[in-house]
Amino acid sequence: MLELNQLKQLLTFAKCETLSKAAEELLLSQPALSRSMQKLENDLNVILFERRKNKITLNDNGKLAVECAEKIMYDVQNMIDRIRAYDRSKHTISIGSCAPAPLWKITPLLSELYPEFTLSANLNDHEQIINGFENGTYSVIITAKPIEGENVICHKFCEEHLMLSLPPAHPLAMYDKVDFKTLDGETMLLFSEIGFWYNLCMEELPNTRFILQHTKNDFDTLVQSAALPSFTSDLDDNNQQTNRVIVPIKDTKANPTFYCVINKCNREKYKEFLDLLKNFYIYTI
Amino acid sequence: MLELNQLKQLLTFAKCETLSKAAEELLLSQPALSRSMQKLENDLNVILFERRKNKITLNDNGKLAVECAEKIMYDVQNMIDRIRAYDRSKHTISIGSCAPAPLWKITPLLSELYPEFTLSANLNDHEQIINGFENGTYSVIITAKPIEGENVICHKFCEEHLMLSLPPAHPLAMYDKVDFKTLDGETMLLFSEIGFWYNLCMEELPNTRFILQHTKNDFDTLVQSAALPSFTSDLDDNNQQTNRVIVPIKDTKANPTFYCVINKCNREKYKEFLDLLKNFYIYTI
DNA sequence: CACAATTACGAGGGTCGTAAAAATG
DNA sequence: CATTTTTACGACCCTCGTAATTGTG
Repeated sequence: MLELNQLKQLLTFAKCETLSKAAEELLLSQPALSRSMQKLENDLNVILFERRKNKITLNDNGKLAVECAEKIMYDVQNMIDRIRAYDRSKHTISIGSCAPAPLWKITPLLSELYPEFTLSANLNDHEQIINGFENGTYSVIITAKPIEGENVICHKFCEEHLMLSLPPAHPLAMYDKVDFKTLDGETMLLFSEIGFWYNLCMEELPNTRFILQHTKNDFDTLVQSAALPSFTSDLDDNNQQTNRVIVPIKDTKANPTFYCVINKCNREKYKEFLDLLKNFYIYTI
Repeated sequence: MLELNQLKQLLTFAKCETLSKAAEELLLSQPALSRSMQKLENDLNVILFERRKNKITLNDNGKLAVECAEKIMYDVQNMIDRIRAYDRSKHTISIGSCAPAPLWKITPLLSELYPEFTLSANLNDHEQIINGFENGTYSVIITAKPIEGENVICHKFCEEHLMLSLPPAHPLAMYDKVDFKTLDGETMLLFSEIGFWYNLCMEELPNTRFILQHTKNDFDTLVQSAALPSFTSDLDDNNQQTNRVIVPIKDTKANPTFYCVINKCNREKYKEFLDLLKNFYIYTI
């Protein structure tokens, strides 16, 4: 009977062009591969190779077989991926969030309520998060705007208040509050993994030079040691650093309310979580 | 590694619903199948079955896997068929003809010229023959009309003259010639495997009752022993039967010229045959 | 003479079948 | 108690690797 192994070997041969090279790539002795390809021809009842004394090449049949085999191996891999993803989807809760702070709150909640599930969290901008929710990548999302729709359940989750973190000597440190317009033009330290905040910064502070930092630890260390402004928020546990002055930002956009969104068809699955959400927003204020 | 064998076994199990029945159908012991399905789960790294003490059923993953496996097995069979058909097409000359008589001439010619090829001949009506030529089913066709086209080579091949074969006592036996109109209304013996002649008979002789015969031998025997008119032609080797009067049919449609048509891209392949065709028509008159 | 493919042959791993165990209706 | 699945165990087949052969550039 024809087997996938043989098709894989055929494809490797097609790529490598000689049996010996293919055998090496397949971690197989060359005679073994030679025999296997003979068996393939036997199974198909079709000659696939043109054999000369010390050279073997694909004939027209073989070339067609390679074409077909490529498609099949691709489909098989697809099947495997699909099944695994489907299985995984039943053991994991995929959370998509447009900001990091709500994740710090929601992750412990869900892992306590559903200890048998694996949590998988992703940060991204608004559009990507909503896309992921609609195509099923995320079963729970956190957005900065309420989501309407027949099939969704949308709860207020929490608020976040963006603040400037400044070295005491900085001119802005004397203000009670600032707005983006006043702030624009500085050189700032910015942590890059912040979901929708990133695009917001780029839009609201077009003249600011951001020094990006991709790891949170490095970012926190730099904030401590560099005399540069950076952002923090009331939800950030690191916002009470020494030697920094904290100044709230006035703009509405800097003080978002986050919403937790779940598909109605998951209502039963997330029953306990939804019960908790009803009181959560009030509770955390 | 995942193998097709396992997918086939999975599909059989899905159909039979118990391992024992599936094992029986697969000509395999039931423990072997049980192990094989365990290995499949291992290869996929996904649980496919819900196991109770004396019952095993597909879970959701398993159902999805069955769906995918069906598609894959179908594609694989398709690949095999395609490759075999392609191989076969290079070792066979497929002839389509709208009438049997030209086949009796062309078949020996081709098999002598191309002894390394297998001949495969089909009779059908005009439309089907031309369809088959265009979609590549036939590489050589015989038609009753010349075929025009940039990509085709069309040669006159031979003529055929349809005749009535009558018992001597039949009223029409005294005629030198007859036409369809005169003939219509009789009861006739008709051999059914005659390509375009069949439709022609139905159109030209709407009031004739045909007694159809599907095997040539039986037909010839019946013609000998029954006092019924039938058709024969100058190309039919059996047309000189005893106790029958032969009367030509006048109508143009009863005296067709047959054409042999080949695709220009096969010009090289059929070089020898084409050379022969140039003189063939004149030669056979 | 290096390299490529095939053939021959013995070793080892994987799959098979039988037998036994466990559980169910 | 018949039926179903799983586990245990020994047998066997198939594929593997090594070695040898043949042929080419």
